[in-house]
Amino acid sequence: MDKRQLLLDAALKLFVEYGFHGTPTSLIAKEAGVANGTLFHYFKTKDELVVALYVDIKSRMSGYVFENAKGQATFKETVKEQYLASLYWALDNQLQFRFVEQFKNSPYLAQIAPDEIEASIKPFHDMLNKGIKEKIIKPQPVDLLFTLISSHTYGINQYLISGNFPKAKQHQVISESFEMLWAMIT
Amino acid sequence: MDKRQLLLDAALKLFVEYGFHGTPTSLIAKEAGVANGTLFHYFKTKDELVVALYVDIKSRMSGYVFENAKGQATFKETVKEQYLASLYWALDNQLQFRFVEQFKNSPYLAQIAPDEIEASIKPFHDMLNKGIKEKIIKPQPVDLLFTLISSHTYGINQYLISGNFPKAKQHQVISESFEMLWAMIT
DNA sequence: ACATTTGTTGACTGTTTAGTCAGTCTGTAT
DNA sequence: ATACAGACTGACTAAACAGTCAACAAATGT
Repeated sequence: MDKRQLLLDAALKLFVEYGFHGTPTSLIAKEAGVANGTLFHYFKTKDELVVALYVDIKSRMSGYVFENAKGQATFKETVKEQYLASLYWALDNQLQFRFVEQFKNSPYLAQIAPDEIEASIKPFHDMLNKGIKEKIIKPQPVDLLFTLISSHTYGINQYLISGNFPKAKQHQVISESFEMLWAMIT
Repeated sequence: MDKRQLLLDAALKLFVEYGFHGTPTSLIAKEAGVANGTLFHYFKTKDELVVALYVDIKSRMSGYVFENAKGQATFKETVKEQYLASLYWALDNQLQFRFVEQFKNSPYLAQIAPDEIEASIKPFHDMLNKGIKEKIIKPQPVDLLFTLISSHTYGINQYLISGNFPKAKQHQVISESFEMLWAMIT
C-alpha cells in the first residue's frame, strides 16, 4: 500500500465533507491509517497536500478524457466523445469532481501558476480553433467557447447528481444535452 | 454606521481573499473597526455569520434582478432582462458573486434548508414552465433548463471578469451570449 | 431623575491545530 | 554481518483560534 496515495484518498474524502480548513491534518492521517508525522513526510505543509491533490486529480481526469476521445472520425464526434467522457468521468468520480469545484472557487486556486492552467486547456483551445477554421463552430473567441462548454458540462453534471437517475436516463440526458450544446456553438 | 453591516462587509472581503476558515473572527472585527466581542453580539457563531452573509447577498441579488426585469412585453424579453440583470449585478458585485460561488461549492451549503433553496428558484421555474406551455422553450425538465441557464450565466461572468473588457465590449458579449443561450433552449 | 434594556468593549480561556523532532523500523547494498 | 538511507512513528509544542464574560456606555422608556 502506497501511503502517499492513502493520504490523498483520505484527504479527498474529508475535504469534500468538511472543507479544506475544516479538516485537521491529524484526522487525515487517522483516516489514512498512518501516523501524524507521515503526512508531513510526504507533504511539507497542508497547503502542499491540497495542491498536490488537485494536480493529481486534474491529470487523472484529462488522461481519462483524452484516452476515451481519441480517434474519432468527424470533428463533431471528437467534441462529443470528449463531452461524454468528461461527464462519465464526473459521474464515476463525484468526490473528485466536487473537490475540484471547491478548489477552483477557493483562494487556493491562486497557488496554481497561470501558465499551468493555460497548458491544461491548450488542447481544447486548439481543437476549438480547428472547428472555427473549418467553419463548423461559431467564430467566437475560443476562451469564451471553452468557458461556455465547461460550465454547460458542469451544469449537466450537477443536474445528473441531484436527480439520481438510472443509467439509461443518465445516458439520454447526456446525449440530448450535447445536442443542445452543439446547437449553441454551431 | 450599522456595525452589523460593517461586519458583513468586512467578512465578505476577507472570506473572498482568504476563505471561510482562513479568516479569523478577530481579523473580521478588526477590519470592520469594532471590538472582537461585538461580532458575537450580532452573530452567535462564526458559522452563523457565514450563513447570514450568504442569505443577505442572495436576497439583494434576487431583489435587483426582479426589480430590473419586471414589466417586459414578450416572454423572450422577460427572460433576456433577467439574464442581463444577473450579469450586470455580478459585474458590479464581484466580491459578492465570488463569495456565493465559494459558498455553494463548500460544505456550508448543507446548512441552507432545501426548501429555502427551492423557494428562491421557484419564480424561475414558474417562468420556464410558462415558456414551455406556450411552446416557446424546449419541453425539457425545468430544473435541467434552470441549471443550464445558471451555469451559462456563471460561465459568461467568468469570461467577462477574466477578460477585463471595456463596457461596450462587455455589453456586446452579454447580448451575443444571450442569443446563443436562447438558441439552445428554444 | 431613575430604571432597564441593548450595544459595546477587549482581556481572557480552553481547545485545537500545523508542524517538529528524536528516535525506531525496514529494506538494500556491500 | 554491517552500514546506511529512507520510511515511519507519535508524543510534543508554540501559535492561533472561536467564543466568553464582567464591566461599561448609550439609548429608551416611565
